[in-house]
Amino acid sequence: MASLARAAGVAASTVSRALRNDPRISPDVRDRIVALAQEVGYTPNILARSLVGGSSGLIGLVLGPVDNPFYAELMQRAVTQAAARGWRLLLVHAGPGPIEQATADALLQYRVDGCLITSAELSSRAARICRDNQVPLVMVNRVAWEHGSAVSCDNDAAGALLADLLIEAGHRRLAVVSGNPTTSTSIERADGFIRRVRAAGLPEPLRFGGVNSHAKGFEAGQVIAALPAPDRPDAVLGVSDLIAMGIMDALREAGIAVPGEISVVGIDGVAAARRPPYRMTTVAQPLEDMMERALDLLNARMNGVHRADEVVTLRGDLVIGQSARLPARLTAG
Amino acid sequence: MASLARAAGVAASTVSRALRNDPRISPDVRDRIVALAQEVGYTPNILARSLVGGSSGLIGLVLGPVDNPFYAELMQRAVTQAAARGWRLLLVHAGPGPIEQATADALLQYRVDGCLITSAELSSRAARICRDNQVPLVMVNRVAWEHGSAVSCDNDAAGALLADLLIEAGHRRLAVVSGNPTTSTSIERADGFIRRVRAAGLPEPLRFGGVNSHAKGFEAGQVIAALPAPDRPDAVLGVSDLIAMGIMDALREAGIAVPGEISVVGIDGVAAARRPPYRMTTVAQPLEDMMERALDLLNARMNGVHRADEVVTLRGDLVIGQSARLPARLTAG
DNA sequence: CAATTTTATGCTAACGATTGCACAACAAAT
DNA sequence: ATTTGTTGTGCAATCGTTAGCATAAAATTG
Repeated sequence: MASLARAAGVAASTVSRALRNDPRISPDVRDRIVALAQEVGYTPNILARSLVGGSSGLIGLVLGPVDNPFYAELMQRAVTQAAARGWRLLLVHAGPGPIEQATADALLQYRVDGCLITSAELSSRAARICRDNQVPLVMVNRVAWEHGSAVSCDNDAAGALLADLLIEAGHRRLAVVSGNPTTSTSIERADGFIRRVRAAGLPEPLRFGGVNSHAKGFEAGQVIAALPAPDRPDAVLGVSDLIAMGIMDALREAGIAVPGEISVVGIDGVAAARRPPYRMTTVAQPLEDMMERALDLLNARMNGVHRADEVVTLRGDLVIGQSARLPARLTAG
Repeated sequence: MASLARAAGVAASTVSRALRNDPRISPDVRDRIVALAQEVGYTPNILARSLVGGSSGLIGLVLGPVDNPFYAELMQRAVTQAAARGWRLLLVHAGPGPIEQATADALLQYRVDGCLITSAELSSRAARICRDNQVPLVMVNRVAWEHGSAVSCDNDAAGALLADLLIEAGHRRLAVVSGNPTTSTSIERADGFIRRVRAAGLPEPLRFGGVNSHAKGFEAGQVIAALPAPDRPDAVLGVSDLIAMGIMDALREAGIAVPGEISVVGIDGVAAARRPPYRMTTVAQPLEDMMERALDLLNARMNGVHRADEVVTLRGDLVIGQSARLPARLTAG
């Protein structure tokens, strides 16, 4: 910048102001400087700017296990929407397992303006660091930890809705395959489902699960398929589309028709589950809106003013596929 | 840091040296400072350090469309391996389509030490920016552009290997479903395949494709299924696992047995293709090694010394699944 | 014990931007 | 003609850290 100023015959401060459209710089000088900057390919050093300005323009991103396409889709939204707001993402973690200390420290070292945790697992280390250092924190797709705001889908309602629809369509022996029993997402979805089943006076649903993976869903599907036909459930909820896909794969491999003999439904609305051969009936998370709200929450807390933690819950959208027998009133439309 | 120095009764430079284990600081002073820093929760500001040191510790990451699980898997490796080297990732793009100018500019503004482009599409804008500003650039899974090094799988050999195996197993009417015709990855894989088919004196393979997506593979599969049985190919290569999955889904939906009536093979080795119901026979890209080499290449160019651009090609690993009829010598073992 | 080397620390100037304040130039008002 | 107001620039301090050089204290040597 110094050399640019020398070349333009002005002071460095004038260059700085000209490039940021400070109204106090006369138009002709500004134009000359902008043209010159363009010519020599000058780009301001954001690191230096952050030093004086206080804000780095960086948002820390902690991603869940990306073998679940849901997180990949979430990431894509995060990148796009953050960019639209002029923020950049510092990708500090992606995958299963806890975040390493050295990695979490990077959040502080790079002075991120905020942090986005999109993982159903408890990434307590990153959350703790944010809390201890007043870094605004928003969690997506999970309830808030001790500190931080959260945006998630109404998981309980999603589970309940699917139960209601399956029951209305005449299913009587229901089952649910859960994910990780320590994640709120999995628990709430299963709870909502089971609550409605009980409310309908139907027998207690069969329960499987333990991990949010295709393999675990597949395993559960195999167990279900191996049951004698009269004991077999006639509808199964996989608490995530990934699990539901596994269930469906196992059932079909065992020669059981879906939805002919057993209905399968999932929750998340990932692209992979919507296409053939699954065409999953599922409750889609409103990803676009969720990310929008998440960034709004961050933004409101980024300029230093303290705000109470906030929890936003959005309703999911029912996606009618062909993996479950549904009430006629729905499939007709 | 200034307040820390005051609290410890030393100069700021001493604190700086103590925290970075400068041998010139006496052990007792160092221990006292480290303990104090720990206590007050002090974390050095990397932005400021970069300002004087010249290196930001950031690597720009440009990701391809993450609806292809291959890119998600690649990203996971990038995060893990970069962290192991003490680098952080600045995620500037993820998805299809070109990278925006403002986004690409961020690479310069944040003074990334290097850039990783993992997209088969030509992200010419990011590449151009890197070239114009001497930012080390490594492309993964595609050939080098005008500027930059590259790491990729031996795509031609992968296509050729699969062709040879299918032919050896007795297939006679082959087909190939390509991806984006502008990506080297797709072209090379198809070329290697076709070359071997011709060399074997077999009829010219049927060709489909145009986009690297499940939908396009599905579409091709439907067309193939609709052919009168005698004209139908008996083996199909999807140039990516994603495409191959689409093909398989369409064939099975049409009631055609895979691999009973038609063998299907893919290339990439993504997790989704290896599990049921696909159990794809494919050539897996050695992701771990590819990323390792990519970061090596970046590292060698990051300390300022100029090095000639380099292209590294790694051989893929044959994964024997159950989606294709293979020579007995392989399936027996 | 003086002279010399070693060791540990402090001082200060960078790094590349931003910003409050001072100031020069010029126009308008008294 | 002096004062007041406006407008556009420059100066210098600042952000948090590192690194070269100077220096004081301690340890070694003759």
